[in-house]
Amino acid sequence: MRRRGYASGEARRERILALALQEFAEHGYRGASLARIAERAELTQAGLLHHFKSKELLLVAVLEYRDEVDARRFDLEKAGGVAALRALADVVDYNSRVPGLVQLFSVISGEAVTADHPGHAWARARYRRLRQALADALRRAADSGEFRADLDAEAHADRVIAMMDGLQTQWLIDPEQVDMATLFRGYVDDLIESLKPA
Amino acid sequence: MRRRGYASGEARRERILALALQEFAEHGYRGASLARIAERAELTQAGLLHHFKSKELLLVAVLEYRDEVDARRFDLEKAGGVAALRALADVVDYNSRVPGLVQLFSVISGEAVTADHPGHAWARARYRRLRQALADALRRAADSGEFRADLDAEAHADRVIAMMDGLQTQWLIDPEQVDMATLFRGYVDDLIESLKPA
DNA sequence: ATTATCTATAGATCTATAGATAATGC
DNA sequence: ATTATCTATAGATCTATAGATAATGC
Repeated sequence: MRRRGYASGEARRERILALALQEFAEHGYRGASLARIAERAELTQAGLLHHFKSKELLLVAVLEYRDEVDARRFDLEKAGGVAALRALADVVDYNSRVPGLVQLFSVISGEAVTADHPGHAWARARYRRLRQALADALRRAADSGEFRADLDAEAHADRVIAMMDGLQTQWLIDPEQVDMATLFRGYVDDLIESLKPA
Repeated sequence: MRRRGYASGEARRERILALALQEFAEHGYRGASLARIAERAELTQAGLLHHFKSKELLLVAVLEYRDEVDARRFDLEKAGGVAALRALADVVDYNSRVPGLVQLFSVISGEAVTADHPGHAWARARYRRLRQALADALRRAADSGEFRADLDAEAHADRVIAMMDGLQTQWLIDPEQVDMATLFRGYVDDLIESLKPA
């Protein structure tokens, strides 16, 4: 918790985060340029570094900022099994209308498989959090009798997330050919069927 | 088709491709450095550019080289539906023992979602080829009665590939937590069950 | 003659820091 | 006093090219 700074500075930082997000989404972390981000935000590159001490810290700030927004918009905590899976399908529907956002996560996750990438730790933590939240929802559904009691919650959680990510990549690379939202909903519907108690 | 050059040159080019593959896998295209690749191959950076005219052409050469090797090792052309899907699960098993190779494809595919990336066209073509080959195999299986006649071959092909890619990303980022091979085989086994004729 | 390799270098980045000046708000 | 912003610049890259020298193989 550091001191907040002046109001104008706070507004500027918010603006920088939104524009940096665009730059990182379009070029990845390594392809992004602080000079270009500064230009978008209409200040000098040194001015930009006054607000964020390094490129690495700026990326982390962008990722945390997005996670925060997403967390507000979406919550698996209390949802039942069917509701949680359907909610994910809704997220994918929504994502298919905001390619820029999807691209940020795809390109950063892709780059972050390399160990030296500053998003590596973030990506690992984010996937663990997602897997856990979804597995918990599925396990609750198994306990309540909504889903069969013997389901492998972790395995299904891993796969659902993998399906989301994999379809996103194909869709971003070839949007004409890949109907991400429909394909994912089809997967989720089949999964729900197969998880219902016998 | 250009002239081949001397034998020593041809050997050197082969060696450069293998070492460039490592560098691209470890740092991505944008994070890779021609100087470092040259160092690995024990020649100067100018010497490297004698064999490959630009960084972009080197990446493309690496990708084509890998596709060629993979194509030889793996062929869906004649396989039945169950056999094709099981063969994919075998590929994932194999991949779990060669993280470097998997990482090349993951990081390049991730970077290639951005339009200005030199791997963009390659990735699109590769996904189209994979989807087509797998969809064809599934359709043949439907025609032969091995699988139900009303299956959606394209949709299942897209999803199977998405599942492979998505699990790869999670596995590379967190190998301790994600058992890619087992998770994928579980998916494939369930899919085979669900596709059998009623 | 062609190919392989090197040295040297142009020219374009890029990130980060130092230090000055101006505005803000307690 | 703190914060915001700028100019200037250090220092480290990076890719690609020019041009020289040596080795190869028809």
